[in-house]
This record gives sequence, C-alpha cells and structure tokens, in this order.
Amino acid sequence: MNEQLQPLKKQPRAGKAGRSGTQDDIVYAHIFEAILEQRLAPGTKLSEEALGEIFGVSRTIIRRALSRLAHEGVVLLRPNRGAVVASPSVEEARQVFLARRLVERAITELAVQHATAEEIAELRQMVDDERDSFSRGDRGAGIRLSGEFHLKLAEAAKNAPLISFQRSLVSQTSLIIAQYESGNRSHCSYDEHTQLINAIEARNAELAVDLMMHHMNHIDSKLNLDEESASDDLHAVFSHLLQTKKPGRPVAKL
Amino acid sequence: MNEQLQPLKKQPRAGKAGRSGTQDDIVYAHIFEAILEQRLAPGTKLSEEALGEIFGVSRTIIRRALSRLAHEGVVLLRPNRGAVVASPSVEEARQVFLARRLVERAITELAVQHATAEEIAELRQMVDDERDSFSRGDRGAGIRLSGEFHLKLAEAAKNAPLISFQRSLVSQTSLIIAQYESGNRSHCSYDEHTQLINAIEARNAELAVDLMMHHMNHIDSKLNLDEESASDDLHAVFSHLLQTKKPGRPVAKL
DNA sequence: CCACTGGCCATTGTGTACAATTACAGTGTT
DNA sequence: AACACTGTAATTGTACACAATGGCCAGTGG
Repeated sequence: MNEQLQPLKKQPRAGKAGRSGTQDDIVYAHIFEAILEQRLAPGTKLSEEALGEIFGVSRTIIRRALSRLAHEGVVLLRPNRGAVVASPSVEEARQVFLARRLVERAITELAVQHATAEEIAELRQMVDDERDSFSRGDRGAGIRLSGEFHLKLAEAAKNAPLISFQRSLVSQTSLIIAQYESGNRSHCSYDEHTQLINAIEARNAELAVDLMMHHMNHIDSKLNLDEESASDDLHAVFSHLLQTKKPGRPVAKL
Repeated sequence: MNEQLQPLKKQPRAGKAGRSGTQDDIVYAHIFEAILEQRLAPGTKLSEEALGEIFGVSRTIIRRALSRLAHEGVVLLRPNRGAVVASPSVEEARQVFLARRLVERAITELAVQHATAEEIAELRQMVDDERDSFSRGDRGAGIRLSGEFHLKLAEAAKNAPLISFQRSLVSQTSLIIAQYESGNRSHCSYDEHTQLINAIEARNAELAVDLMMHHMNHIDSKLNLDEESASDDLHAVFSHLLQTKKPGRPVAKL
C-alpha cells in the first residue's frame, strides 16, 4: 500500500512517447494481469485513489482503465459504489462458454483461410512460451498466454469485430478459469494448441474445427460448473465480505 | 454552426439526478442518434468543447460518451487529434456483415429456444413502430428502430456476451447502411421481421434461421459494397475536407 | 434489547485549470 | 515559385478541487 511498484510516473512522455494513452495501457495491463493471475481475487474492491497512488497517476487514468476493464467484463462498475473484480456466476460462465464456442468455430474456419506463414510461426512461438510458463509452475502466466494464443488466432482470422469480441470473451474466460478450475490440471493443454496449428497450416478446415471444438469441450470439462460446485459459488458470492474486512494485500505484489 | 441545436442543458443535478450516468446516457444517445440519422456525416469532427457547450455539460461527460461510441465503432478516436464520426471502408463493412451473419444465426437459434411470449409481443410492437417511421418518411428513425429490433432479438436469446456484441454490430451496421445504402429502398423490410417473429413464435428453428439468413442477404444486397460504389467511397474518404474547409472550395487540394 | 433515524465519513462523480501536443500560417531561404 | 522552418493558436491529455452520493455507526425511542 505504501510501496509504489515502480515510479513509472516520471518521464511523462519519454520512451515510446509518441502515443499518448501509454499510461492508460500500462495501468490497464497491470490490473488485467493481476486479475487473471489471481493476485486480485474476484470481489476485491478496486479503489480509484489507492490504485492511482500505486501507479503514480491520477484518478482520471485509473478511471479510464477501469472503464475498459468493465467493458471487457472482468471488472464490475457499480455506480457511486466503485469498482470490484468481477466474480462471474455459473450462469454467466455458461453464457461466456456458449458464445466462445460459437466464435471459436468461426475464427478457426477463417484462420484456416487467411492465416499467413508468419502468423503460424508466431502461434507456435506462443505455444512454446505457454509450455514454458506451465513448466515453471507459473499458472497465472500460463492462463494469460493461453488466452493470448486464442486472441492471436482471432487476429489471423482477419475480422476486426470478431477480434474485439474474442478479446472480451478470452478475458472473461480467463477469469472464469482462474475462479472455477479444479486446480490439479493445467487448463489449456498446449498439446491441443499445437495440433490445432498443424491443422490450420495444412489448411484442413474440418479437422481444425473439430480440434477446436474438442479443445473447448476439454476446457470446460475441467471446470466445476456443475451442481456440486456450490461451494465455489458461495465463495464467489461472499468474497466481497472477505475483502471489506482486512484486504489482505490485494495489490502487494502487483 | 454556432447554433445550439437544443438547450437541453437542464438544471445541473435537478430532476432525476439520483442516478449518475444519466447525463452520459443522454449525450451518448443524442450523438448516436445524430450519427445514425446522418445529421452528422461520416468524417465529421466531434470537438469536445463544442459538444460540451451544446449539451451544457463539461468535457468530462462528452469524453465518456465519445469513448463509449468509439468502443462500439461508430466514432473514431485519434490520439491527440480528437474524435470523428467513423467512416467504415468497404472492407470494414464486409467484416461487420460477416460477423453479423454469424451472430444473427446463433441469436435466432437461441431466441427460438428462449423467447418468452412477452418478448415476442414486444418484438411485434417494435415492428409496428418501425413501419410507422418508414411510412412517415423518417428514414433515420426507421434505421434506428430496425437496429433496435435486432438488438431486442438478441436479448431474447438470453446470452449477455452476445447481446453486447450484437449492440456493437448493430450500431456499426446502421452506420454502414446510412452511408452505403442506395437511397431508393427501405433497407430493412418490416415484413421480413414479421415473418421472423412468426417462425420464432412457432419455435421453428430451421425456418427462423433460414429467414434470418435471407434477411441478411437482403440487407447487404441493397448496399453498394461492390466495385462501382467507388464514388460513395471517395466521398467518405474526403468528407473531412468538406468539413474543415468552407463550402466554397471543398475539393481544393484534389 | 432491538429497531429506527440522524449525522458523519469515505468514496465516487463532475467541473475546471493547466500542460502538452498537433496543426496552421507566416516568413524566410534556396 | 516552391519548400522548409518556426512561432502561434487551438484542441486534447492530465491532474486536481469540490460537490454529492451511499454506507456506517452512534444515539435515541419503543
């Protein structure tokens, strides 16, 4: 709370100064990462002033970042009552997964048509990074990189609205995974990602879609979205109570 | 240019001041409407200060509204250079329509499963309103109401992410229609909407999807997205010149 | 002892001042 | 005459101050 993670506030426009909005992006990315890596638990209150102090920027910037995060569904903005990390209900999680199946199918078909050799190479690189993260035991980074893989795939599909939607869906999916996954298995086997890339490279649309759908099934079969997950659900429901008392260190290691 | 279109600068905080965000919504809705009804042509610069004066609010509110509009793709936010009404290229329009086909198909299937009797009644009401608008010759309102019909359908599908995506797609579609439609025909025949409602009410998924796909084909068959629409395209490309210069010599640098 | 009401405090919502960046125009040079 | 440069003006980006809302707690009455 008293420690700023990095000065970051100085050189008001140095570095890659050309683009304003850099500060926004930094704050956004840091909060986003912290949420996906579960350093910020669902339900945690995100005070504008506290965040502003941590990042060394004014509330204006924080507010914009929170607004973006709210748009993507990982943060809930309650009027006059501040922002909290979203804690998706089981029903919301189901809706997200339904939408994702839909979008991933379309993205896969389009990626088979339009993916360039460079993009395929990048995708392979991302799978490598993902594997590294999991082998290092860095589950949070693994979840994030896995999401970035799916986002990259969307970019290969060359459809701007779908990319934007996929970004939102992947964000929420990552949050759901972080919240609901039964911890003992890695959630997104890079092996399936590799097979998918191979099918895309071979321009085999049918196989690629099959693999993707299988992959989707695989992902949510690992989640406790069924009845017996009531305990997890309760935890999510009451997590705001846990936070209002003693916030632990919600932003300690940001 | 120096006229205020309407005072609207109600008493600050009186009235229904209870809900914050009301001002945002008013400003957002007004700009949105103006864009869709082509009172604000694509490429028009949206100065924060000017808008603030017109609506009687500070730049803070305007900025938020513009941010929302940008997120939905009807406004383009250029860093340090202000906001302009988006002028989608033919390629962007194609991408939007591709995404919409995808989403509308899914929405239709889900709506057949989940639409309630009340929602169906509301949909019929909306078609009536739409017909009224067109018969009154109010093309702008008609476009907007037609979009709202499709949005309502998405709500009947009971999937929050899809609703959000559909909102963005419908907004962009409306802008595209306003920009590219060959003016002589109404763009979204309410007749097709009525048939669609009937199929949904009868819980006939196959027919409903067929009708919807037909409807989509119908819509973009009316658009000049082909080669010969180059003139419209040029107009869009250079419309910012028309705005910044005097009307006398709009094509000075050509 | 419990429930309700009133005021206090913390946090968000809004307006505004200032800083920084960009665009434009005028001037000077080649 | 055309191009480049510099100074100025306008607009956006950021920070901050103040107002208002909502939650919390104490005090009071039943």
